[in-house]
Amino acid sequence: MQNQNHSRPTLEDVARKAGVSTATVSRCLSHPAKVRPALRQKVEEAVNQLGYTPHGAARALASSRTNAIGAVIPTLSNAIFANVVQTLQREVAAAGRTLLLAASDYDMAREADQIRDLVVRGVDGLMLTGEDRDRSVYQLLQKRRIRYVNTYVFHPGSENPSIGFDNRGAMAKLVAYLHDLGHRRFAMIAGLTAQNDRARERVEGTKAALAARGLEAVAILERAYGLDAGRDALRRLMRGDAPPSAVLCGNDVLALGALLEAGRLGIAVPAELSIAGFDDLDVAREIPPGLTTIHAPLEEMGRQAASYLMRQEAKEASVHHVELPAELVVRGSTGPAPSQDGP
Amino acid sequence: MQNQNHSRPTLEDVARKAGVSTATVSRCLSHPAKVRPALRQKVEEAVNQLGYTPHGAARALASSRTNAIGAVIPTLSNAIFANVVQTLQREVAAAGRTLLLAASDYDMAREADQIRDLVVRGVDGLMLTGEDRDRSVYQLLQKRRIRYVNTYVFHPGSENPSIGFDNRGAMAKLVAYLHDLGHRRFAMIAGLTAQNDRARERVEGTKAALAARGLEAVAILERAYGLDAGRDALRRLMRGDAPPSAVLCGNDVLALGALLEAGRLGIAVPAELSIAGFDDLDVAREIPPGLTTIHAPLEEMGRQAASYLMRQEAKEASVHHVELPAELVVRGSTGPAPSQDGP
DNA sequence: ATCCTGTTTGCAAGCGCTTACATTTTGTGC
DNA sequence: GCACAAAATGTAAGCGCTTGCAAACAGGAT
Repeated sequence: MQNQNHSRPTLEDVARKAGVSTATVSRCLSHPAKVRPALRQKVEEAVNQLGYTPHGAARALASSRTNAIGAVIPTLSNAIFANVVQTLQREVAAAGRTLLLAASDYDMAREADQIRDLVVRGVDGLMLTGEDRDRSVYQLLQKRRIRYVNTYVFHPGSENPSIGFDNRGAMAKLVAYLHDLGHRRFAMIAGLTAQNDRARERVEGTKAALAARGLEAVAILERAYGLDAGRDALRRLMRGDAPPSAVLCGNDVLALGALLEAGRLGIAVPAELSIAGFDDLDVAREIPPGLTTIHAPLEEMGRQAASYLMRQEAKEASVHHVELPAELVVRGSTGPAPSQDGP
Repeated sequence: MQNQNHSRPTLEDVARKAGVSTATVSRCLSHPAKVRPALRQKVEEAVNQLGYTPHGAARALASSRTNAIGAVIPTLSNAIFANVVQTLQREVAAAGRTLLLAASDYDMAREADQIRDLVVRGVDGLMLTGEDRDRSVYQLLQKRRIRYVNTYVFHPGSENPSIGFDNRGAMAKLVAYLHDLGHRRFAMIAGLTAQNDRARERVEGTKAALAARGLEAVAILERAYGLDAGRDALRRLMRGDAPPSAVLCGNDVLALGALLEAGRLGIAVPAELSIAGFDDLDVAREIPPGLTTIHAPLEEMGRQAASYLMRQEAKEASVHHVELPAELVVRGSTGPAPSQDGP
């Protein structure tokens, strides 16, 4: 007669055992300050004895808050997303919330499905990657009044909030730096731009910066993420009879591949060829001769995204576009252009 | 009068608009086959016109299933976890479920909290890392009848299901291989063993294998995850006047750091020093001279963990302990012991 | 004591959906 | 056409919790 049967105890069981109403138990659990210590203790005892745990769905239904934050990224296999998610999860957890994670594998249709799923699950906020997605997705988010933020991009003009860096501008810095070193023959090993506005912006930024100097890239190759892809691309670039003197890569992994392949081909870096990346992974600093790259402020982005979403949730006013600095980090993989390439 | 006010449409709104009962709408959404095409279409129209989306919490409460799978890992900043989570997420999503993710930062108390949180959220299954955790956590899981599985370990004797590899055995293979090459002076750069049974097993496996050959490690250093930690450890190891001829590392990142530092110190690998890792990250194959390591079958582990949890959910019988092979991959970073160290 | 104010507690109405079960409709064989 | 089984639909009772509101209580001030 004590325990109904074999199912999990409910709030009511606790209330009965503690000799109070369910309202009081609920308050003990959610707003302990509203309950006198004496009663609170009785309730806590009952909770422990019964091994009671709240029922999240019931709670969410009744209170219409889930305390969950969602994030949709392309993939965790790429460290730059894994690191941001790591930070986000930490921040979100510190605020007593849970992270719901989805990875779209760079597939926009899947991404849309995943966003819808997270909406159905009632996330209180949503971190998205990039800005490129179907209009209907944004409409849904707005209709459901779900706060969201685009990351890895900084689009101050957009109606969609963004926290990230200026991909175009960063590449422009890189071009300027290399141009000043005398480089004139540029090539790029870009990431796949198909469903990826960040990769696209990096290509565009490079093209624009070159054009502003009356130059055009010798070649722009697109490659999937991966060391061998970088190797392969570099091999192809250096094959012709007028190879580039500087190779800009869409990310550090491609750059690392290129660097390793240059080593294998016996091409001296940076004496014969300069190579630069984007992201500033740990390994960029460690690998000889050190990879010149753009530092992507990943931790800061994760932190800011988290705090933006929670601030929004608390209805605090806040800036909807945050630009994080993406600085040029010069290391050993870049240097003056070889003389025949100079001015 | 049409729309109640400004709040989101509910099942009832859809039912009214389509001129059917809420039960029918519910069935259209969850078991479309049980409803005649004619009606189904009317309902679908109403759904679209209203922009209706189901309410996950209500659904979960009424049906007592959440379609969510939880995972708790130490950190996403380590590729070996990121990759498994990536696979898990893919598999779980393919089965129409969502992944709830928590990272414990190698803190057991936090891990326990996160597991409890996921239990409250009603996950239908739970992927855990390693086996080491408080008894009360397992009790909770069992009491609540939540299927779970430990990964990265293979503990056939345990009452807790495990899908992973034999960390001890793998290190034994490595020791055997190097011993056969004539090495007698072994050192290890281990990961932090404090709250990490995998790291501990790797150390134990190494010690045991050495002991079986009448040897003892020259030194065993513990280091946090990171390239510089590996560098630092190697520097320390090589400082003495009887340095090791073989350095076993608890993971590839430490090994990579050690390898890079050896390069900087002008120590020839493998001629003067053999270095081996564990995990087989992409970069292990690419970095000259190639890192000898143990291949951790991460993808397979993610896949199997996912399918185990779903099979359990479907109450299908299944094996509760799966050993995945962790093979030795020999590359250029290991070779015969220098003569003064030989037999 | 008495009245008033401010707290603490209980009551009970949902939150939006699923699903037995009851009821109606449809289809079948004769 | 009719009786009957099978399929489709509707009815309504929850799922376990939160929370507005009312009732009960405590502590001063008078």
